[in-house]
Amino acid sequence: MKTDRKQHLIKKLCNMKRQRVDQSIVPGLEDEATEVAHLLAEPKSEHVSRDGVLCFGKDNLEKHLKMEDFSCAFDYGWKINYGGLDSIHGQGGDDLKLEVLDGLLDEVDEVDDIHAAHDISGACEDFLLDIEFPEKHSVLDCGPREGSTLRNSSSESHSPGFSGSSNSAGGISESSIPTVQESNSKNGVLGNMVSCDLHRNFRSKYGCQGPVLDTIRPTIEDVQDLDVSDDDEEPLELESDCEFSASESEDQHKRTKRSKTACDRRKHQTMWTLAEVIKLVDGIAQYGVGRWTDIKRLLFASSAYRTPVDLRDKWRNLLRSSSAHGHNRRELQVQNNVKHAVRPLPKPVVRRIRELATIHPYPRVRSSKISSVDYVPSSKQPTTKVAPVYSPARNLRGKNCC
DNA sequence: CTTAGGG
DNA sequence: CCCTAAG
Repeated sequence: MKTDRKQHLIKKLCNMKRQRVDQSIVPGLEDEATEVAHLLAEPKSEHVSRDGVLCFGKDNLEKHLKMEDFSCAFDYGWKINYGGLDSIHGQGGDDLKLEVLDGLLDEVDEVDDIHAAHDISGACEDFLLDIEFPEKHSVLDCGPREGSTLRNSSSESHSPGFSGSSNSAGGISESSIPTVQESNSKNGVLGNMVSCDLHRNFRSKYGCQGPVLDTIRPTIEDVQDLDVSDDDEEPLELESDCEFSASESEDQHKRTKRSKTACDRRKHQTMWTLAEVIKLVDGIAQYGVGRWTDIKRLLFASSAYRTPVDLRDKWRNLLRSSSAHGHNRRELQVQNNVKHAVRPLPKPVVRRIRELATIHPYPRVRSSKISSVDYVPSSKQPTTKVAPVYSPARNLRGKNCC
Protein backbone atom coordinates (compact mmCIF):
# COMPACT_ATOMS: atom_id res chain seq x y z
CA MET A 1 0.00 0.00 0.00
CA LYS A 2 2.76 2.35 0.81
CA THR A 3 4.33 1.47 -2.39
CA ASP A 4 1.26 2.61 -4.17
CA ARG A 5 1.43 5.96 -2.66
CA LYS A 6 4.99 6.25 -3.49
CA GLN A 7 4.36 5.36 -7.03
CA HIS A 8 1.62 7.79 -7.25
CA LEU A 9 3.73 10.53 -5.90
CA ILE A 10 6.56 9.88 -8.17
CA LYS A 11 4.36 9.72 -11.14
CA LYS A 12 2.88 12.98 -10.25
CA LEU A 13 6.23 14.55 -10.15
CA CYS A 14 7.24 12.99 -13.31
CA ASN A 15 4.36 14.46 -15.06
CA MET A 16 5.21 17.77 -13.71
CA LYS A 17 8.69 17.55 -15.01
CA ARG A 18 7.63 16.06 -18.21
CA GLN A 19 5.63 19.02 -19.16
CA ARG A 20 8.68 21.03 -19.41
CA VAL A 21 11.01 18.62 -20.97
CA ASP A 22 8.85 16.24 -22.73
CA GLN A 23 10.35 16.93 -26.07
CA SER A 24 13.71 15.57 -25.41
CA ILE A 25 13.65 12.16 -24.05
CA VAL A 26 16.92 10.62 -23.49
CA PRO A 27 17.90 7.29 -24.88
CA GLY A 28 20.48 5.14 -23.29
CA LEU A 29 21.10 4.08 -19.78
CA GLU A 30 19.05 1.07 -20.32
CA ASP A 31 21.77 -0.98 -18.97
CA GLU A 32 21.87 0.85 -15.79
CA ALA A 33 18.20 1.11 -15.68
CA THR A 34 17.65 -2.53 -15.92
CA GLU A 35 20.60 -3.06 -13.78
CA VAL A 36 19.21 -1.18 -10.93
CA ALA A 37 15.78 -2.18 -11.83
CA HIS A 38 16.25 -5.66 -10.72
CA LEU A 39 17.77 -4.39 -7.59
CA LEU A 40 14.74 -2.40 -6.86
CA ALA A 41 12.29 -4.84 -8.08
CA GLU A 42 13.39 -7.67 -5.96
CA PRO A 43 13.37 -6.33 -2.47
CA LYS A 44 9.71 -6.07 -2.27
CA SER A 45 9.44 -7.44 1.13
CA GLU A 46 12.84 -6.53 2.27
CA HIS A 47 12.10 -3.90 4.76
CA VAL A 48 9.57 -1.29 5.27
CA SER A 49 12.28 1.21 5.66
CA ARG A 50 12.43 1.98 2.04
CA ASP A 51 8.84 2.74 1.72
CA GLY A 52 8.88 4.44 4.99
CA VAL A 53 11.48 6.84 3.91
CA LEU A 54 9.88 7.58 0.67
CA CYS A 55 6.58 8.09 2.26
CA PHE A 56 8.10 10.33 4.69
CA GLY A 57 9.44 12.45 1.94
CA LYS A 58 6.13 12.43 0.32
CA ASP A 59 4.42 13.75 3.33
CA ASN A 60 6.55 16.75 3.11
CA LEU A 61 6.20 17.07 -0.54
CA GLU A 62 3.50 19.58 -0.68
CA LYS A 63 5.07 21.69 1.90
CA HIS A 64 8.29 21.66 0.03
CA LEU A 65 6.83 22.52 -3.21
CA LYS A 66 5.25 25.51 -1.73
CA MET A 67 8.43 26.57 -0.20
CA GLU A 68 10.28 26.25 -3.36
CA ASP A 69 7.70 28.33 -4.93
CA PHE A 70 8.63 31.41 -3.13
CA SER A 71 12.08 30.78 -1.95
CA CYS A 72 13.40 29.82 -5.28
CA ALA A 73 11.34 32.11 -7.31
CA PHE A 74 14.35 33.51 -8.99
CA ASP A 75 15.33 30.27 -10.46
CA TYR A 76 12.12 28.53 -10.29
CA GLY A 77 12.50 26.76 -13.52
CA TRP A 78 15.79 25.44 -12.54
CA LYS A 79 14.57 24.25 -9.29
CA ILE A 80 11.73 22.39 -10.72
CA ASN A 81 13.77 20.79 -13.33
CA TYR A 82 16.70 19.83 -11.37
CA GLY A 83 15.20 19.67 -8.06
CA GLY A 84 12.08 18.18 -9.34
CA LEU A 85 12.33 14.67 -8.35
CA ASP A 86 14.94 15.19 -5.79
CA SER A 87 13.59 18.06 -3.94
CA ILE A 88 10.36 16.41 -3.29
CA HIS A 89 11.81 14.88 -0.27
CA GLY A 90 14.15 17.64 0.45
CA GLN A 91 14.23 20.58 2.73
CA GLY A 92 12.13 20.06 5.75
CA GLY A 93 12.48 16.39 5.53
CA ASP A 94 16.17 16.44 5.20
CA ASP A 95 17.12 16.02 8.72
CA LEU A 96 14.57 13.49 9.51
CA LYS A 97 15.24 11.64 6.40
CA LEU A 98 18.83 11.61 7.18
CA GLU A 99 18.12 10.26 10.54
CA VAL A 100 15.94 7.63 9.12
CA LEU A 101 18.51 6.61 6.67
CA ASP A 102 21.12 6.71 9.23
CA GLY A 103 19.22 4.49 11.48
CA LEU A 104 18.48 2.35 8.59
CA LEU A 105 22.08 1.88 7.92
CA ASP A 106 22.74 1.01 11.44
CA GLU A 107 20.09 -1.54 11.33
CA VAL A 108 21.59 -2.95 8.29
CA ASP A 109 24.83 -3.24 10.05
CA GLU A 110 23.18 -5.37 12.58
CA VAL A 111 21.23 -7.61 10.37
CA ASP A 112 23.83 -7.44 7.78
CA ASP A 113 24.33 -11.10 7.77
CA ILE A 114 20.78 -11.86 7.03
CA HIS A 115 20.50 -9.35 4.34
CA ALA A 116 23.77 -10.15 2.86
CA ALA A 117 22.23 -13.29 1.66
CA HIS A 118 20.27 -11.48 -0.92
CA ASP A 119 22.76 -9.02 -1.98
CA ILE A 120 19.95 -6.87 -3.02
CA SER A 121 19.52 -5.66 0.43
CA GLY A 122 22.80 -3.96 0.16
CA ALA A 123 21.75 -2.49 -3.06
CA CYS A 124 18.59 -1.34 -1.50
CA GLU A 125 20.40 0.52 1.17
CA ASP A 126 22.67 1.98 -1.35
CA PHE A 127 19.81 2.98 -3.38
CA LEU A 128 18.36 4.81 -0.51
CA LEU A 129 21.55 6.48 0.20
CA ASP A 130 21.87 7.51 -3.29
CA ILE A 131 18.60 9.18 -3.23
CA GLU A 132 19.48 10.95 -0.18
CA PHE A 133 22.52 12.52 -1.63
CA PRO A 134 21.15 14.30 -4.59
CA GLU A 135 18.37 15.59 -2.57
CA LYS A 136 20.75 17.35 -0.45
CA HIS A 137 22.41 18.71 -3.41
CA SER A 138 19.38 20.04 -4.99
CA VAL A 139 18.27 21.63 -1.86
CA LEU A 140 21.60 23.11 -1.36
CA ASP A 141 21.91 24.29 -4.82
CA CYS A 142 18.83 26.22 -4.44
CA GLY A 143 19.65 27.82 -1.22
CA PRO A 144 23.20 28.40 -0.28
CA ARG A 145 24.19 31.26 -2.43
CA GLU A 146 25.33 32.66 0.71
CA GLY A 147 26.48 29.48 2.19
CA SER A 148 28.21 28.59 -0.97
CA THR A 149 31.53 28.57 0.68
CA LEU A 150 30.49 25.87 2.95
CA ARG A 151 28.87 23.82 0.37
CA ASN A 152 31.65 24.36 -1.98
CA SER A 153 34.28 23.20 0.32
CA SER A 154 32.33 20.17 1.13
CA SER A 155 31.74 19.18 -2.39
CA GLU A 156 35.26 19.80 -3.24
CA SER A 157 36.73 17.98 -0.39
CA HIS A 158 34.82 14.88 -0.90
CA SER A 159 36.78 12.24 -2.52
CA PRO A 160 35.77 10.98 -5.90
CA GLY A 161 33.65 8.54 -4.12
CA PHE A 162 30.26 8.68 -2.66
CA SER A 163 31.53 9.92 0.59
CA GLY A 164 31.29 13.44 -0.56
CA SER A 165 27.66 13.35 -1.06
CA SER A 166 27.08 12.39 2.43
CA ASN A 167 29.21 14.98 3.94
CA SER A 168 27.74 17.77 2.02
CA ALA A 169 24.42 16.41 2.84
CA GLY A 170 24.83 16.27 6.52
CA GLY A 171 26.53 19.54 6.97
CA ILE A 172 24.05 21.77 5.37
CA SER A 173 20.79 20.08 5.48
CA GLU A 174 19.79 21.73 8.66
CA SER A 175 20.22 25.18 7.38
CA SER A 176 18.74 24.51 4.05
CA ILE A 177 15.48 26.19 4.60
CA PRO A 178 16.70 29.32 6.22
CA THR A 179 19.45 29.57 3.74
CA VAL A 180 17.09 29.34 0.92
CA GLN A 181 15.14 32.26 2.03
CA GLU A 182 18.15 34.24 2.75
CA SER A 183 19.74 33.47 -0.49
CA ASN A 184 16.73 34.66 -2.24
CA SER A 185 17.49 38.18 -1.34
CA LYS A 186 21.17 37.85 -1.55
CA ASN A 187 21.19 36.21 -4.82
CA GLY A 188 21.20 39.39 -6.74
CA VAL A 189 24.23 40.64 -5.02
CA LEU A 190 26.17 37.50 -4.91
CA GLY A 191 24.90 36.11 -8.09
CA ASN A 192 27.97 36.89 -9.97
CA MET A 193 30.49 35.90 -7.48
CA VAL A 194 28.92 32.60 -6.79
CA SER A 195 28.45 31.72 -10.34
CA CYS A 196 31.68 29.91 -10.54
CA ASP A 197 30.94 28.24 -7.36
CA LEU A 198 27.63 27.37 -8.77
CA HIS A 199 28.72 25.52 -11.76
CA ARG A 200 31.16 23.72 -9.68
CA ASN A 201 28.36 22.46 -7.65
CA PHE A 202 26.48 21.52 -10.66
CA ARG A 203 29.23 19.34 -11.56
CA SER A 204 29.32 17.60 -8.30
CA LYS A 205 25.64 17.48 -8.16
CA TYR A 206 25.53 15.98 -11.50
CA GLY A 207 27.96 13.34 -10.92
CA CYS A 208 25.60 12.33 -8.34
CA GLN A 209 22.30 13.07 -9.73
CA GLY A 210 22.54 11.57 -13.12
CA PRO A 211 23.25 8.04 -12.15
CA VAL A 212 21.18 8.33 -9.10
CA LEU A 213 18.22 9.23 -11.06
CA ASP A 214 18.91 6.33 -13.22
CA THR A 215 18.62 4.35 -10.15
CA ILE A 216 15.27 5.71 -9.47
CA ARG A 217 13.93 5.55 -12.90
CA PRO A 218 13.38 1.86 -13.04
CA THR A 219 11.01 2.29 -10.20
CA ILE A 220 9.05 4.69 -12.20
CA GLU A 221 9.65 3.06 -15.46
CA ASP A 222 8.77 6.12 -17.43
CA VAL A 223 10.85 8.77 -15.91
CA GLN A 224 13.16 9.75 -18.59
CA ASP A 225 13.05 13.36 -17.98
CA LEU A 226 15.79 13.41 -15.52
CA ASP A 227 18.39 13.34 -18.12
CA VAL A 228 16.58 15.97 -19.94
CA SER A 229 16.68 18.19 -17.00
CA ASP A 230 20.26 18.61 -17.90
CA ASP A 231 19.19 20.58 -20.85
CA ASP A 232 17.28 23.00 -18.85
CA GLU A 233 20.11 23.29 -16.59
CA GLU A 234 22.39 24.66 -19.15
CA PRO A 235 20.88 28.06 -19.43
CA LEU A 236 21.63 28.55 -15.86
CA GLU A 237 25.12 27.54 -16.33
CA LEU A 238 26.61 30.83 -17.14
CA GLU A 239 30.23 30.33 -17.67
CA SER A 240 30.92 26.76 -17.12
CA ASP A 241 30.34 26.10 -20.78
CA CYS A 242 31.54 22.81 -22.02
CA GLU A 243 32.61 21.36 -18.85
CA PHE A 244 29.16 21.50 -17.67
CA SER A 245 27.58 20.00 -20.65
CA ALA A 246 30.01 17.23 -20.35
CA SER A 247 28.84 16.64 -16.89
CA GLU A 248 25.55 15.66 -18.16
CA SER A 249 24.56 12.16 -17.71
CA GLU A 250 26.37 9.55 -19.57
CA ASP A 251 25.05 9.28 -23.05
CA GLN A 252 23.56 12.63 -22.80
CA HIS A 253 26.68 14.52 -23.45
CA LYS A 254 27.19 12.80 -26.71
CA ARG A 255 24.00 14.14 -27.98
CA THR A 256 24.69 17.57 -26.68
CA LYS A 257 27.66 18.25 -28.78
CA ARG A 258 27.60 21.86 -27.82
CA SER A 259 30.83 23.34 -28.98
CA LYS A 260 33.67 20.94 -28.79
CA THR A 261 34.43 17.41 -28.06
CA ALA A 262 37.38 18.22 -25.96
CA CYS A 263 35.21 18.11 -22.97
CA ASP A 264 33.82 14.76 -23.78
CA ARG A 265 35.59 13.09 -21.08
CA ARG A 266 35.44 15.49 -18.34
CA LYS A 267 38.78 16.40 -17.08
CA HIS A 268 38.11 16.64 -13.52
CA GLN A 269 36.02 14.14 -11.87
CA THR A 270 32.73 12.55 -12.30
CA MET A 271 31.70 11.61 -8.89
CA TRP A 272 31.12 7.98 -8.38
CA THR A 273 27.68 7.26 -7.22
CA LEU A 274 26.84 4.47 -5.00
CA ALA A 275 24.99 2.81 -7.77
CA GLU A 276 28.11 2.88 -9.81
CA VAL A 277 30.22 1.59 -7.05
CA ILE A 278 27.84 -1.24 -6.62
CA LYS A 279 27.97 -2.00 -10.24
CA LEU A 280 31.69 -1.97 -10.14
CA VAL A 281 31.86 -4.25 -7.20
CA ASP A 282 29.34 -6.39 -8.85
CA GLY A 283 31.31 -6.57 -11.99
CA ILE A 284 34.48 -7.39 -10.21
CA ALA A 285 32.69 -10.12 -8.43
CA GLN A 286 31.57 -11.54 -11.69
CA TYR A 287 34.49 -11.06 -13.95
CA GLY A 288 37.30 -10.76 -11.55
CA VAL A 289 39.76 -8.09 -10.68
CA GLY A 290 41.84 -6.81 -13.48
CA ARG A 291 39.43 -7.36 -16.27
CA TRP A 292 38.51 -3.79 -16.38
CA THR A 293 37.68 -3.60 -20.00
CA ASP A 294 35.25 -6.40 -19.68
CA ILE A 295 33.61 -4.89 -16.73
CA LYS A 296 33.48 -1.61 -18.45
CA ARG A 297 31.91 -3.04 -21.52
CA LEU A 298 29.42 -5.15 -19.79
CA LEU A 299 28.40 -3.15 -16.83
CA PHE A 300 29.35 0.33 -17.72
CA ALA A 301 28.53 0.13 -21.35
CA SER A 302 26.13 2.96 -21.06
CA SER A 303 28.53 5.08 -19.15
CA ALA A 304 30.23 7.26 -21.63
CA TYR A 305 32.93 8.16 -19.25
CA ARG A 306 34.34 5.61 -16.87
CA THR A 307 37.12 4.10 -18.75
CA PRO A 308 38.50 0.80 -17.67
CA VAL A 309 41.24 2.70 -16.02
CA ASP A 310 38.73 4.67 -14.11
CA LEU A 311 37.21 1.51 -12.89
CA ARG A 312 40.51 0.26 -11.78
CA ASP A 313 41.30 3.49 -10.04
CA LYS A 314 38.03 3.43 -8.32
CA TRP A 315 38.54 -0.06 -7.20
CA ARG A 316 41.88 0.84 -5.87
CA ASN A 317 40.31 3.60 -3.89
CA LEU A 318 37.58 1.39 -2.69
CA LEU A 319 40.06 -1.08 -1.44
CA ARG A 320 41.93 1.57 0.30
CA SER A 321 38.97 3.04 2.03
CA SER A 322 37.33 -0.21 2.79
CA SER A 323 40.36 -1.41 4.58
CA ALA A 324 40.87 1.98 6.04
CA HIS A 325 37.91 2.18 8.28
CA GLY A 326 38.02 -1.51 8.51
CA HIS A 327 35.89 -2.02 11.53
CA ASN A 328 34.10 1.06 12.65
CA ARG A 329 33.46 3.76 10.22
CA ARG A 330 31.36 5.61 12.69
CA GLU A 331 34.13 6.19 15.11
CA LEU A 332 36.27 7.93 12.63
CA GLN A 333 33.75 10.30 11.37
CA VAL A 334 32.10 11.89 14.29
CA GLN A 335 35.10 12.89 16.33
CA ASN A 336 34.02 16.48 16.71
CA ASN A 337 30.62 17.94 16.31
CA VAL A 338 30.77 17.46 12.62
CA LYS A 339 27.63 15.49 12.58
CA HIS A 340 27.68 13.50 9.46
CA ALA A 341 31.10 14.57 8.54
CA VAL A 342 31.93 11.79 6.23
CA ARG A 343 29.87 8.80 5.80
CA PRO A 344 31.88 6.42 3.74
CA LEU A 345 30.19 3.55 2.13
CA PRO A 346 27.17 1.79 3.37
CA LYS A 347 28.18 -1.14 5.38
CA PRO A 348 26.90 -3.76 3.00
CA VAL A 349 28.98 -2.39 0.23
CA VAL A 350 32.03 -2.26 2.36
CA ARG A 351 31.45 -5.80 3.21
CA ARG A 352 31.33 -6.81 -0.35
CA ILE A 353 34.40 -4.88 -1.17
CA ARG A 354 36.30 -6.44 1.58
CA GLU A 355 35.15 -9.80 0.63
CA LEU A 356 36.21 -9.31 -2.89
CA ALA A 357 39.43 -7.94 -1.65
CA THR A 358 40.11 -11.07 0.27
CA ILE A 359 39.12 -13.22 -2.59
CA HIS A 360 41.26 -11.63 -5.16
CA PRO A 361 43.57 -9.08 -3.77
CA TYR A 362 44.56 -6.25 -5.93
CA PRO A 363 47.47 -7.30 -8.06
CA ARG A 364 50.71 -7.44 -6.31
CA VAL A 365 49.61 -6.94 -2.77
CA ARG A 366 48.70 -10.40 -1.69
CA SER A 367 47.23 -9.97 1.71
CA SER A 368 48.66 -6.90 3.17
CA LYS A 369 45.65 -4.70 3.24
CA ILE A 370 43.00 -6.84 4.67
CA SER A 371 45.14 -9.01 6.79
CA SER A 372 45.26 -6.50 9.58
CA VAL A 373 41.57 -6.51 10.03
CA ASP A 374 39.50 -9.52 10.58
CA TYR A 375 39.88 -11.80 7.70
CA VAL A 376 36.78 -13.87 7.50
CA PRO A 377 37.38 -17.19 5.92
CA SER A 378 35.13 -17.53 2.97
CA SER A 379 33.27 -20.17 4.85
CA LYS A 380 31.53 -17.52 6.80
CA GLN A 381 29.28 -16.02 4.27
CA PRO A 382 29.39 -16.57 0.61
CA THR A 383 28.05 -13.33 -0.71
CA THR A 384 26.03 -15.41 -3.02
CA LYS A 385 27.42 -13.74 -6.00
CA VAL A 386 31.10 -13.74 -5.53
CA ALA A 387 31.53 -17.14 -4.12
CA PRO A 388 30.70 -19.29 -7.08
CA VAL A 389 32.20 -17.14 -9.71
CA TYR A 390 35.40 -15.79 -8.47
CA SER A 391 37.71 -18.62 -9.18
CA PRO A 392 37.03 -19.03 -12.83
CA ALA A 393 36.82 -15.34 -13.27
CA ARG A 394 40.47 -14.74 -13.57
CA ASN A 395 41.11 -17.74 -15.65
CA LEU A 396 38.64 -17.42 -18.41
CA ARG A 397 40.51 -14.56 -19.75
CA GLY A 398 39.91 -15.63 -23.29
CA LYS A 399 37.22 -13.05 -23.76
CA ASN A 400 34.81 -15.70 -24.74
CA CYS A 401 32.18 -14.15 -22.66
CA CYS A 402 30.30 -12.00 -25.06
C1' DC B 1 45.32 -1.83 -26.81
C1' DT B 2 45.04 -3.25 -21.90
C1' DT B 3 46.87 -3.29 -17.26
C1' DA B 4 49.70 -1.89 -13.52
C1' DG B 5 51.51 1.57 -10.89
C1' DG B 6 52.78 6.13 -9.43
C1' DG B 7 51.75 11.09 -9.31
C1' DC C 1 41.77 11.87 -12.51
C1' DC C 2 46.25 11.86 -15.36
C1' DC C 3 50.44 9.91 -17.18
C1' DT C 4 53.83 6.38 -18.12
C1' DA C 5 55.70 1.86 -18.51
C1' DA C 6 55.30 -2.81 -19.60
C1' DG C 7 52.87 -7.14 -21.58
